[in-house]
Amino acid sequence: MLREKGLKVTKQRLLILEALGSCGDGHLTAEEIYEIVKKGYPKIGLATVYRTIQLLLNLDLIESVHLEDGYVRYEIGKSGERSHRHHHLICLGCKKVISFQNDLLDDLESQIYESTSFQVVNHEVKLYGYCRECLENRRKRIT
Amino acid sequence: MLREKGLKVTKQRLLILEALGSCGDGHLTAEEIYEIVKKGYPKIGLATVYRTIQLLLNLDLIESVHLEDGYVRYEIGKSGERSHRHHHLICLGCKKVISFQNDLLDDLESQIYESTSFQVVNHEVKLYGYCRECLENRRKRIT
DNA sequence: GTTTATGCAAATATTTTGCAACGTT
DNA sequence: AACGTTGCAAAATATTTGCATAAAC
Repeated sequence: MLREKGLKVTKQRLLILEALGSCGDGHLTAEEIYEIVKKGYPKIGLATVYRTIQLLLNLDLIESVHLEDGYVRYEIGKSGERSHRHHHLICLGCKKVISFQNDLLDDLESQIYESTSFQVVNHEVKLYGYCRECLENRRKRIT
Repeated sequence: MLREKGLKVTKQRLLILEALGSCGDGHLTAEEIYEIVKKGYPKIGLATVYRTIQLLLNLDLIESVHLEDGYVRYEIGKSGERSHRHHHLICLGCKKVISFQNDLLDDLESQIYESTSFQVVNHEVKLYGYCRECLENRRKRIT
């Protein structure tokens, strides 16, 4: 699949994709990917990780997630329609990130196009709050 | 208002707030604020801008906006409920940012709380696409 | 064998911090 | 006068780039 574009299939690229894939819902930073890949391939360089990330982003194989903690994170793209409806719940307590699917914005996007001629092609929705565990901990602390 | 918290009202702080306020819908980076303030107060340091931004963020007087172009931007907070429903349309063509208000997410947030016990306290919605002008330009280019 | 990719180190870019001097209260 | 704040320079962080070497095709 990469070969089609005249790109080479290298151990490094496979390992980076694998790291992102095997991490489930993990939203990894470049540094984290680097650490994971280094376990199985110690001579990899951080620059390769950054370059591969750019490559995979261009190929739409991965997507970036910005949790506004100073790091840019990446996840395997669920490409197409799906990804467009893939959002994040971010816990302000434990920093856990929960992904969810919802198409609520589809209506909004039609509305916007009709009223302003702005055509939405992608979006990012981040909901900040507290997960059940952190809510409970906060209640305990306050009472 | 700042004085209440035992903080000092300095020229620098006022000028930074003024820069953000007078810029209308402008979403300024730290560097841009620095350049603007420097016009009226040349000896200001960039570090002061960064420190003041942190201060104003903590006081909820301003909010950060992440347009994913590598810069963090800031805008005067419309604080409270309003701000919670304040979203951004980002044009991928001309990079223009259009703010809009919408409460469509209120329902979604109740749904989420009911189904997962995750309590949302804030959110950020960014819609990427093309504004009318850029849509027209793209059409011309393609045909 | 040619071309592309890698690793290293150095360069950029953004933001933070230590500290003496300064401004506000 | 006391204390918070500033400006500068240096440090810390995150990411990018140049280039010779190495790997993939």
